[in-house]
Amino acid sequence: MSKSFTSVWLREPRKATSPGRSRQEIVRAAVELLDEEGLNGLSMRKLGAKLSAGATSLYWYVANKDELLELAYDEVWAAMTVPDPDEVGWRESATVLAYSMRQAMLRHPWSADLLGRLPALGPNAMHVADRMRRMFKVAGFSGMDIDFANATLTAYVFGMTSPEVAWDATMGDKDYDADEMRASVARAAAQFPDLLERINMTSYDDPRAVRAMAFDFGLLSVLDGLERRLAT
Amino acid sequence: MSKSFTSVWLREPRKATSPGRSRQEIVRAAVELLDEEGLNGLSMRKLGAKLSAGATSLYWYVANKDELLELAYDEVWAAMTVPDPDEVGWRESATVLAYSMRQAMLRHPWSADLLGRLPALGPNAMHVADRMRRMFKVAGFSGMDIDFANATLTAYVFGMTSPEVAWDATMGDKDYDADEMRASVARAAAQFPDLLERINMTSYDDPRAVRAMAFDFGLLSVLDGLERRLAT
DNA sequence: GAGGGTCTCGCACAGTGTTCGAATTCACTC
DNA sequence: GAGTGAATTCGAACACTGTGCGAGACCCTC
Repeated sequence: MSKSFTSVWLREPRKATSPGRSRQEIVRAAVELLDEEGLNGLSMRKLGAKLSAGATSLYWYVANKDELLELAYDEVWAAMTVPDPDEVGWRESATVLAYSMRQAMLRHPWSADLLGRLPALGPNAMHVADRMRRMFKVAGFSGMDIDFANATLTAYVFGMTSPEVAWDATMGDKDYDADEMRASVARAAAQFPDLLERINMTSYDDPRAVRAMAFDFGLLSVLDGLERRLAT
Repeated sequence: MSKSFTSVWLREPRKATSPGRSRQEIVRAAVELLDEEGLNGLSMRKLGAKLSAGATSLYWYVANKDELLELAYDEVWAAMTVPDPDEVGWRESATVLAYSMRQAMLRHPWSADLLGRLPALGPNAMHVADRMRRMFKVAGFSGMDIDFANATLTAYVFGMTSPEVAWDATMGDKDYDADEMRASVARAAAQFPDLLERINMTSYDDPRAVRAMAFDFGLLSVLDGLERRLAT
């Protein structure tokens, strides 16, 4: 006996007859709540309160919380743009995508935890995937390499931005003492002279700038590496 | 007023005087439970039961659940190996690291959700970071580029493996019908002919092999890209 | 009015992490 | 051995969580 794979997107949507509360509205409110209070800040009761409704009323529009997250998750993909590679070239197209993806994650920190945890089957995600495929086709990839290049670029952006988001989440609200921070980490790395050297070098005062530089460095590397694969 | 950054590793460990239950033992049991039942399967009460102890007894050894996760998390890093780049060359060293990192994540699926969410300040993580630094130094990087290269490689492996782990988690236990699966996804991608083409091409019967190929492709790209940075 | 869908929501259940304080056990000195 | 203070255990309780169930309310069509 085989269980079937389920996702909101694979089910028929409920008829949108309702004039009052709608699924759309619930999802929008959920995204707002997630942006304000993070992944753990979203509870059905809180969301209900925000919509002046009982918590369990939401279950009429949404099967369960996971499904709601799937819906909210797809909204994040809407903010990503893949310029037409025929006009600007595939490298430029990929670069813009990478930055907009990073931007979207930073703007919706909760999505970092969902990326790679939920299947991205929503219409917005599909749209991005479709355009990315075309992009790498234009670049010259064919067959499975199109998807491999696709996965590589996505993995890089996701893997680079995810810790960044986590850092902001744990450190962003409280302001910390840069020197004390450095000293703490240094103590933890006491046995590793190489590491210590870096810790005392890195500027803890403007981590944002450092991370931006790191992102550029890596993106350049990944794109160069992909280009190299084309040559073979 | 500035709040200080806290992590288990920055505090003095409790004196290990106890002959009976120890922190070590608790962490080991936690890892076991996590491996068996996943991140949501770990609760203080279950863990207590596994150790024939009351749930709240654990709070003597561990400040809270997050701290316990930090401790368990560091165990995963212990499984990663970075061969001496002076002996095998930096590319070989990096390749072995990448594979062992992927292996560790696949073996402890719950760690994928923690990577990039928790600061990696444990001794095992520090050890890996230290060796990676030396590796990229040997490769020829200097200054901040060492850390940038470091972050790039880690981001790639993490970003590539994380969705893989998620897939196994949601699909691994239930066996699904490959054709039905394909049909479902195809329906969701109905409006995107490019995507559809891929979906019907991809082998859904052996996703493991496909993913391994994708990983190799991307790793090669990243390493080539990093090598390219050295030339400039 | 009667029926029947669409929609709302209070209650209840089984869980969760964690605090508190009382009870117990252990190690050591007199 | 008795006594004392520290180390360690843990039951009860609190404030949460997601969600199933069933009773009721609304509204449209005969």
